[in-house]
Amino acid sequence: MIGRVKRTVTIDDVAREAKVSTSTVSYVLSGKRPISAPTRKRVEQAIAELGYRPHAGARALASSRTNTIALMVPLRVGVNVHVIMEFVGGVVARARDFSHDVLLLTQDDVSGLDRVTSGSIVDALVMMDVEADDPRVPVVAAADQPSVLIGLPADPEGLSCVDLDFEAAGRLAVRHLAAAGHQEIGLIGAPPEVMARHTSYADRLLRGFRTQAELAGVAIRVEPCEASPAGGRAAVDRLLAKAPGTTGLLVHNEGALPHVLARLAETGRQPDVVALCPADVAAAQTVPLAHIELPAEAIGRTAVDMVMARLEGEVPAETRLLAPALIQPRPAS
Amino acid sequence: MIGRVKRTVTIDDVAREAKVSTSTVSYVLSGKRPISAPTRKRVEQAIAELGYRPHAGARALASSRTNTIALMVPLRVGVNVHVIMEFVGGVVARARDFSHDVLLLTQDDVSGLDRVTSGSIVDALVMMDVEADDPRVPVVAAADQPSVLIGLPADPEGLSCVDLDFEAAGRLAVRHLAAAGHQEIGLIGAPPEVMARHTSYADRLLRGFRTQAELAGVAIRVEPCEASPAGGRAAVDRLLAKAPGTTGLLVHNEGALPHVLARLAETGRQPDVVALCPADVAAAQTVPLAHIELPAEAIGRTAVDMVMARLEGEVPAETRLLAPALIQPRPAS
DNA sequence: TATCAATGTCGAAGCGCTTCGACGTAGCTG
DNA sequence: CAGCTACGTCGAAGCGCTTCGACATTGATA
Repeated sequence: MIGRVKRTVTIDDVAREAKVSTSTVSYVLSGKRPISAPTRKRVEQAIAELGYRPHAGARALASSRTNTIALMVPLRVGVNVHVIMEFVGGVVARARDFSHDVLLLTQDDVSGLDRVTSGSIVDALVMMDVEADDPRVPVVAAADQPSVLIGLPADPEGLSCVDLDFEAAGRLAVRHLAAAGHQEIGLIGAPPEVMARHTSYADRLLRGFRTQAELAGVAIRVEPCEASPAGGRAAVDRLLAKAPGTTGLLVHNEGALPHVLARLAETGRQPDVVALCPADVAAAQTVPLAHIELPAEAIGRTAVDMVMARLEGEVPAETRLLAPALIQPRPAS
Repeated sequence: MIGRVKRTVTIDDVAREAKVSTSTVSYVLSGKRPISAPTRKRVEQAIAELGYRPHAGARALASSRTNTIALMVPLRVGVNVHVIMEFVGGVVARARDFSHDVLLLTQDDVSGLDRVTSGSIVDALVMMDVEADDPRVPVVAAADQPSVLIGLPADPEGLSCVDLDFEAAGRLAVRHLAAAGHQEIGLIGAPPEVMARHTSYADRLLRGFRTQAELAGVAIRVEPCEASPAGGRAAVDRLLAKAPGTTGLLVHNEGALPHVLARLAETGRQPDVVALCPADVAAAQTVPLAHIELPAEAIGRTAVDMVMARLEGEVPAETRLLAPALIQPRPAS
């Protein structure tokens, strides 16, 4: 690297080296036209020798495809970072499978949507943590590029959505607990601010929970819960004070879960607990725990699959709700 | 929007509308040449009316600036997601201040570095969670574009780094505890795998801790600790078993912190505890807690500042270690 | 043997933007 | 009033890539 000149090597350099035209190199790269084996080999060799990398901007300009998708992540209170990370991991990994990169947008970056939906910078958009009445939804609905929502807005008007079927999860939990003979069932749920925002998943879980409780004829009690040690303990105390007969419990609050369990242990009450959380969170608890899995990573991957499908062709918008599964703790330890 | 034609509006459209040349529009946008007030106003109006957005790819091609920085995030075991999110938040927010976007790379995406360092796709790189002997370090060192590491490699060979001064933090903790009269001090630290990786911060904290302990003539005991409820409790038990006289404790493990505190409370031991963690984590504990603040967001912001400075001009590489501060809990509550 | 389709390659025209040099047109100075 | 220097604006040349139509070849078919 004497001289430190290092002019970036372009497709023309490759073409010259391989003694073909630039278009041939391009076709070798994209595979959009047949290239004979010997030519292909020469080109590939030249690419390797020169260490050629296509220029992303030039490519985007010529093909109007950026090979990048935007991911809008909530970095704010009340959402569980652990779950978010799983989503993000799933999205990034799957995007790479499609040789796309991920541009990170934060929820509070209001101009971000504009920047991104005005084309040119990403091909598509995945938006996490959608609320029932989310102001961003009309914006992305009006955008040129495809987008997929993680979560369910009140009116998905032609948008694609993925999420766990929280309503089914609510029903499943009640069905499970009622079948175990419990007559009074509690729900320790999302933080109050999440409930207040009518974040879609909290509402849906609640709906399923209520519906099935009515069907099964069991009494229920719902407590919002701060995602903190103190919050978890307080929620338990409130719940037991108001509904002392509670013997079955659904906990949907990552952050508070260990403290809820700890507090329950302290009070000497041992209600039947079902947690709604990712598998590894359930596994990390001190006691074996029945849980309804929150397949965050799978949801992230699915979101990318859907967005890619729409990028390929005119796939109609669809909403996919993943069926919940209740996992019993391993009997032996 | 009848007809759904929607040809993207280009800089030429704006120029035509404003009755100026394209270059004038460009100069209005970039401010790189003086433009008279009336002309500027006409152009700005045209931009607003047409809803013009510059095409990122075209811009990147012409100016060889993408206005994007890459952020390599560890999505793997042993790192605390909460802290990571704070870093990320800081990076993204500050990048936006410089009107840059953030491209998300994951640690395990080995080809990511290649893709990114071969120019064209981002202007610069911020890499989190650097280990003492990190294989990625030589790669970014050889790259064309500036990069900033969060964490400290063994040999920073001309690279810019930012981090909390963990060594000073270790010393500070010991000094504080020794000053309070404690003769036996414990450290409940990072998970074993982090220790084993020789992740830079864990090593440095330990070094400071040891150094100062020797100086102060206090006995120490170090326990790695899984970031789980069970891990936290187990670490406490191990520590107290091996060094029952421990009366002062430094805890550097976000995930285990609440469980460490809980276990300590159960054992009836009330050692003087200092936590090393972000302020909000300390605040979220059930008891008031002295802590050395881990200013994750500030570090993230600083990383961006540094990378931007290097993007501007030929700023020499530098390492910034932020001085630790010990925060006493609010006396009254 | 003339014709045609298939196959592989090439040339050139952009994609939308930045930037450099050049070109007026003022307002100064001497 | 000639000769300057600023200042504001324009034209045109790319940046590196994709893609379309055209142009050989070749082998098979009539």
